[in-house]
Amino acid sequence: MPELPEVESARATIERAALGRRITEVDDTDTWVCRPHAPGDISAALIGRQITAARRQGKSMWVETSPLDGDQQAGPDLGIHLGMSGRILISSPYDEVAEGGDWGGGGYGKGAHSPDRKPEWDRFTLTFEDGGTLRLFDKRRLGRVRLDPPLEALGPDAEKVTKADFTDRMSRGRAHVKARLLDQSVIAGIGNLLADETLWQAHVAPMQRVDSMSSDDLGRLHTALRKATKAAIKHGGVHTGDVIPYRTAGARCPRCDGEMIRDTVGGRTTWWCSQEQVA
DNA sequence: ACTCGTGTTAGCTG
DNA sequence: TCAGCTAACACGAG
Repeated sequence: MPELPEVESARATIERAALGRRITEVDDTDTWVCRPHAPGDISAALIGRQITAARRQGKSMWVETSPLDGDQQAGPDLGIHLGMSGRILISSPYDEVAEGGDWGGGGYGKGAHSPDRKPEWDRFTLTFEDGGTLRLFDKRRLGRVRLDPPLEALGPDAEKVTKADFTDRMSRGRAHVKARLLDQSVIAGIGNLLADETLWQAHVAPMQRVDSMSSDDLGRLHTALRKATKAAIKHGGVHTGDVIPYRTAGARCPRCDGEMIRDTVGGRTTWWCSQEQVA
C-alpha cells in the first residue's frame, strides 16, 4: 500500500513506459474517483494529447500533457493519487507492466478475470493510440484522479526538505509531533508507517508536542526522516523499515528489548518503544 | 462474525 | 486559527 516510496516507484514506471504515448480514449466514468469532475470532463481535456512527463511531490503524482496538434499550448496536468490501495498498471501491445511494488496479493500473473483482477477495480483508464492502456487499479476506491491538482496545498517533499525548512515548518503551533509529521501541507509524503519508523529512529515520543521540542530533537528527526525515506525507496517500500515488524501486540523493541506500546496519536494507530521514546 | 487499517478530505466541534 | 473527531470509500486480514 502506497506511501511515498511506492508512489515514486509508480511515477518511475509511468516515466519509463508511458512517455510519448498519445491518448485516444479515457474512461473517467467513476465520479467518486474523478470528483469533482463530471463524466467526460477529463476525457475531453486529454484526448489527442501525449504524456510528456511524470512528476511527484509527496504521495501526489501527476503527468504533464502535450499541446494538441497544430497548437502550442500544453495540455492540463492529470493528477493521480493512489490512496491506500491504488496501483498503476500499464500495458502495451507487447507485454504488461504491473506497478507499485507488490504489497499484498496484487495478482501478478493471474488472469485478467481472476478473483484478484476484477475489471470493476480498474477505476480510471487511459487508452493509447497503440492500443495499450494506463489504469488506476484500486480495490478500495480510495484513489483520486483529477485535472490540474492543487499542488500548492502540499508542503515540500519529505525526501528533499532541508533541515532549516523542516525545523521551521514542524515547530509551528503545538500539535503532537506525529500529527504534524502526517500533515501533508507541512511536509508532503509521510504516511503512518513512515512516521512511526522516523520517530523510532530519532528516539522521539510520538505524543510529544512540537512546541516542547528542542532544535536538537527536530534536527535528529529530520536526519531520521531523510534516512528512512531513502532506505524505503531503495528497499522497495516503507514496510522494510527496521521497526515496522514490531508494530504488533506483545512485540519488544529490536534495539533495547523494551515493550512496544500502541495507542492512537494524530488519529492513527501508533506504535513506539516505551523505554527509548519518552517525552 | 466482527474489527481494523500503509490515505484523504469535508464538515463539525472545542 | 489551530487541533481533533467523524464519515465516506470497499476490501482483505486477523
